[in-house]
Amino acid sequence: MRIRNATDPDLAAVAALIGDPSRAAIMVALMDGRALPAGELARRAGISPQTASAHLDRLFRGNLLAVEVQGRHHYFRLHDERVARLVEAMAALAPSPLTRTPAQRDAARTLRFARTCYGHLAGAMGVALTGAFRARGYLDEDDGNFIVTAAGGGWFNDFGIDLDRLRQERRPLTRRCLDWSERRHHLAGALGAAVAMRCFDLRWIARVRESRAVRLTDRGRDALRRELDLAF
Amino acid sequence: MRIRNATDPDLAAVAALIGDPSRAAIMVALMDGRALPAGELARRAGISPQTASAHLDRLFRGNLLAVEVQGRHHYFRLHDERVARLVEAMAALAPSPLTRTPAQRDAARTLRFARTCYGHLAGAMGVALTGAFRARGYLDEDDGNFIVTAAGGGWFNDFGIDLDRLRQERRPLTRRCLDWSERRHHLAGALGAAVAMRCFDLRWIARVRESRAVRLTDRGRDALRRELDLAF
DNA sequence: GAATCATTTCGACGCGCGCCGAAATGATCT
DNA sequence: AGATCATTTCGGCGCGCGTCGAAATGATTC
Repeated sequence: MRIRNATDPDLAAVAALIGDPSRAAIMVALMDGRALPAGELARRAGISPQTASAHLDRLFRGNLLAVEVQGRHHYFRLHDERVARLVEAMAALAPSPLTRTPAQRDAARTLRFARTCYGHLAGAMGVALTGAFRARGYLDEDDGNFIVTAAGGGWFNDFGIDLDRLRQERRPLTRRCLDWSERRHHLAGALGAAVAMRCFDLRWIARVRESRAVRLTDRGRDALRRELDLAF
Repeated sequence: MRIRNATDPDLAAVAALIGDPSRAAIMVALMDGRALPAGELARRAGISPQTASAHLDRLFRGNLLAVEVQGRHHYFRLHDERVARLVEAMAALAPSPLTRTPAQRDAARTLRFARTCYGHLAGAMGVALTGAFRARGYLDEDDGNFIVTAAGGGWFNDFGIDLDRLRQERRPLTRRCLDWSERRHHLAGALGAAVAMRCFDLRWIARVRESRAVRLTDRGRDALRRELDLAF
């Protein structure tokens, strides 16, 4: 029989979860903090939706993934930052030719600070921006979603966003999005995407090539301090 | 077929290695940085020596373990600090009731600083002590082992160690021991154990209860600075 | 309400691998 | 040299699990 102290953590259970190639592919796909629907993860892992469903269920039960259900879609993301650290520690050891160059460390840091998540802004900057909207009463939170207040309507219109047009889009005006790197909800949906687009147009932010990372420009830094009292 | 970027590290291979209960037990047994012989690891994992041998070979080939052969014994240890970090990241996530309390973090730090490894001193302090002996010419290194110099003989005798008696023991007078927390060899063997024992007798160091960790006393701190120019 | 789509459940197949007994190798001790 | 011990190699057994097809469930769209 195996000798086990009560304090011995059950490493094998955690490791075995990631130890399957399909599940590992899923974890890698989620490494950047996005939440992806089950079907997309199946496609990325190269397995059928049924198989992916079983894997996702096991990863969820093992507390490696969190799930957010939106209608018929199930969005999965890394459960928390400890999981992200674990995946990174594995990547640091994995026999990949290109692991862990200094450039990649930089890339990870940049990605954590700000990135696009579908159309909207995520990372520290996305969370801070959303926080500022809430603090200034432009957004309210109700029933787990964001609501644009009257004051918010005025500000967003002044900012150059046509709210009425956004309301006619198929997707919801606002949506909450969550990622592990900040562990807080930030603004998504049509408005989230519109804010990001406007920030790009105003040259407050710029895309980092070959990446979903976003760089805050000098102009953007000044503007955010001036307009929203946000210091970066 | 599975979609894989060239940059996708092969997490599954690494994770699968730790994902087996027996191999996980081996990794846990080595978490404190010791090097243990294959048979001992088999016993701890609760498996036969043949089975352990196969597991150890796979862990070695996967660069998770390093091996040092001494006669008929094969001493295995964690390959490097990245592996240690990985094991710790897993332990932080494993569904063990007692993982990662602040007290345990302290314990790990203490263990890293100084501990007994069989009879001798390991950890940062063990390495520093050995370094001081080498720097002052008390020990020489030849053919991968330590040799007590003439000057060393004088100093160790003054220190209260009967070298002639030690030479009559069955185990070698000196032996090199290696651990991941410092990645450098330190003095083991009969002399290593005698030095540790003498330090205990002189109350330079004291055992931490319920642990192999060792605490440097105030008296020890003063003495090491005075006798060996070592500052901690 | 019917059609479509995302996801899950069920069932069955097949293979990989963890396991040990037996035996070989190589080192140490008497 | 012979005995003992640590470890490895080989061979074969058995089961756990990753896989997918078929079908169910539930949400969305027309």
